[in-house]
Amino acid sequence: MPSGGGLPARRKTAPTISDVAALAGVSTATVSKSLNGRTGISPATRAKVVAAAEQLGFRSSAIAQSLLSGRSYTVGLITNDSFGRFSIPVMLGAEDALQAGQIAVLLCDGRDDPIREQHYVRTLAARRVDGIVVTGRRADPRPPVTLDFPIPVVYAMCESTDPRDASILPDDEQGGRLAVEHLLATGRRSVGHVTGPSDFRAVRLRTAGATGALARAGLELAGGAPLHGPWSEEWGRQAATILLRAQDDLDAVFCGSDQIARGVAEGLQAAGRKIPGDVALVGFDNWTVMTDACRPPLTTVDMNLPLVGKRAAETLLAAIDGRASSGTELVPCRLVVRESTRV
Amino acid sequence: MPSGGGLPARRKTAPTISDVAALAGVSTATVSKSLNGRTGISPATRAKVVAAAEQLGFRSSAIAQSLLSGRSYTVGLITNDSFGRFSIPVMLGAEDALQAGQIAVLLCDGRDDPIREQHYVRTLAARRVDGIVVTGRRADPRPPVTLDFPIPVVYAMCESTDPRDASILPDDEQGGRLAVEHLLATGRRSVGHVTGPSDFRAVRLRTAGATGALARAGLELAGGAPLHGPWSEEWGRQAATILLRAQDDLDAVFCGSDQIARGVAEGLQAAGRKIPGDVALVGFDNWTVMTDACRPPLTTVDMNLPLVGKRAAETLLAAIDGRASSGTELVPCRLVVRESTRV
DNA sequence: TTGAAAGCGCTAACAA
DNA sequence: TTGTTAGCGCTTTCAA
Repeated sequence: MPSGGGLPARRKTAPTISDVAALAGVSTATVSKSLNGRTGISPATRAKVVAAAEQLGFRSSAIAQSLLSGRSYTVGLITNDSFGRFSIPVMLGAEDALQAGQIAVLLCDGRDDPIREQHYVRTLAARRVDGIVVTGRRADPRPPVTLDFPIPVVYAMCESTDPRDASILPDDEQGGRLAVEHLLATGRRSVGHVTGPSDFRAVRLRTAGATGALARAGLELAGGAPLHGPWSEEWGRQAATILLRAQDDLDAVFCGSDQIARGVAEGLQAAGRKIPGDVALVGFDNWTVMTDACRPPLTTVDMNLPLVGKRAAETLLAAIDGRASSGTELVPCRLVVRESTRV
Repeated sequence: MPSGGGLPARRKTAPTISDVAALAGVSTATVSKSLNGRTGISPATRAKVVAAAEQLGFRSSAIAQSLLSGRSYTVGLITNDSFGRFSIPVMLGAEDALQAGQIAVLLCDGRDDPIREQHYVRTLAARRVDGIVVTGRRADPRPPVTLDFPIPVVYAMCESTDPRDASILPDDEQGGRLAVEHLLATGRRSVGHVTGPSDFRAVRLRTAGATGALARAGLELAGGAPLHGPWSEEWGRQAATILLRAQDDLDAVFCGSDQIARGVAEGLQAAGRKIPGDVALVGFDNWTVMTDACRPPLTTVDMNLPLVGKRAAETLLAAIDGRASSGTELVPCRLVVRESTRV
């Protein structure tokens, strides 16, 4: 009566290696070796074992293997972006890279709540995860998660204040540079900049990239300074008016987000400017819902978020493998050209 | 020399129950009982054990416990919506309900690829998950995932073709009814309907709910039939023109999505109609990016997606607990009133 | 009140 | 080439 016990929730158990051994008429060790491709097993025996395993639908228990190996082949993925637009592609990229490395991903929604996050960290520790990826919406650097004992942690789309931690971020400055260089390359000379609140580091970095590129061409921003406002279309509409008032020969605008860019497009068009004929427009994010709804479709900067996730996963795998790294790695952005800047 | 072995990736191991036992000067059994609140332990011993555990940062290995209990306290979450707008809130809701039940969630991105999904199912089986939640974007019913042996599966935001499976879906028909009843209650009589492609079941259900509510008021759709088109703002703009041409006294439009509704708003306004003064407008999805960018802000139907996820999780937990259910459960939608229908 | 021992499913020494 | 045995970390009888 093996499974007749009193535990109510005890599931009908999966076939074990002993079941296979019994059916094949061999020992459990032989089953293990056969199924794991170890040498020193006769082809006949191996075939017999494989057949028995197949017949029973046997699948080696990852739990038992974990207990033995001391590794769970699992990592925790703590997200703090309310599963927003930004961290999802990052998580996707990470999940893909990890599962390719035979690592499973435990999903934890931290909700920007340090208490909740800490709770998850404890849970993950109890489950003996091999490592942790922390994603976030990228404001300024965040305090590291605290662990009682050392599991590798990698930060993706956010940065730890501890410089010994590994963090992966998109290269916002390079993205800004990319946008402006594209505008300059297509003959624009009077480039305005409408973006989000200046307390976002990403905003400041994109601006720096843009002004740097302009400076190298001997230019500065149209209107002299970036226009900061909320991350909304409404702000884009307003900013277009402000910009045109300040700089009548405006022939390009680089925006800190696609949403803002769409508003700018509407504002410019309301003022009678043609896009891209009179004014070229570049956004940021490559949020296709916005870029495609924009008239005309919007040229934008793509942060390669899945790649950010992938690099985080690879960095974590390396750390698990004993090759830890530290410091912040920047993943380059890429320009996606659409109608709004076509010459 | 316990951990001096040759395995290179073997991590510095976490403290075990034996470490605690040694430090406290008791047996491992006593540690286990003390830490798990079993009776028959003297307060003094318990205190000693707790102190030792604290000092070592001991955390009982969930893996060892799983091996013993035969339960992993883990479920698989397979998503097939490319992590889109719809399945994310569902997943969030499910994750929240599961972690509240002390169940961890393994994330699997199925990408609408049956091969990939099957691969994940095998992985999850090897990890001995207690159950599986499958999410999807809700087109027509899908074939069930195939398992070699019985683990409970619940479908969320998608439906299995096997009626013995449990599926949780939003109540699209009730959502459509809700929208139209609201329009009628605020005095509208000539209600148009602009929606997505008719091969979406959700589209047909929403339409049915809408026409049903109209019929009970002795009315039918303005223009006689729903206008079907792509899920885009552009389609909404076009449809507004078509609708006005067909029905000059139009005083309301119910849209199959917020994106379409926003386009309809623009189209109506371009034709000189005021919203909500001349025409009231209701969308579907409560996608705040759209509802708030819409001028005026859009009244819409919210599918309560986190609740769909939560119900899926609860249904799965019940099934794991031996109380399996089957058939499709519909989660009611809820109306979110904003300016576009204010009287 | 405490401890010794068995065993969850598996793999790796080592023995036969 | 195959089998025996020990043990991964934990909980749970059962005996002391």
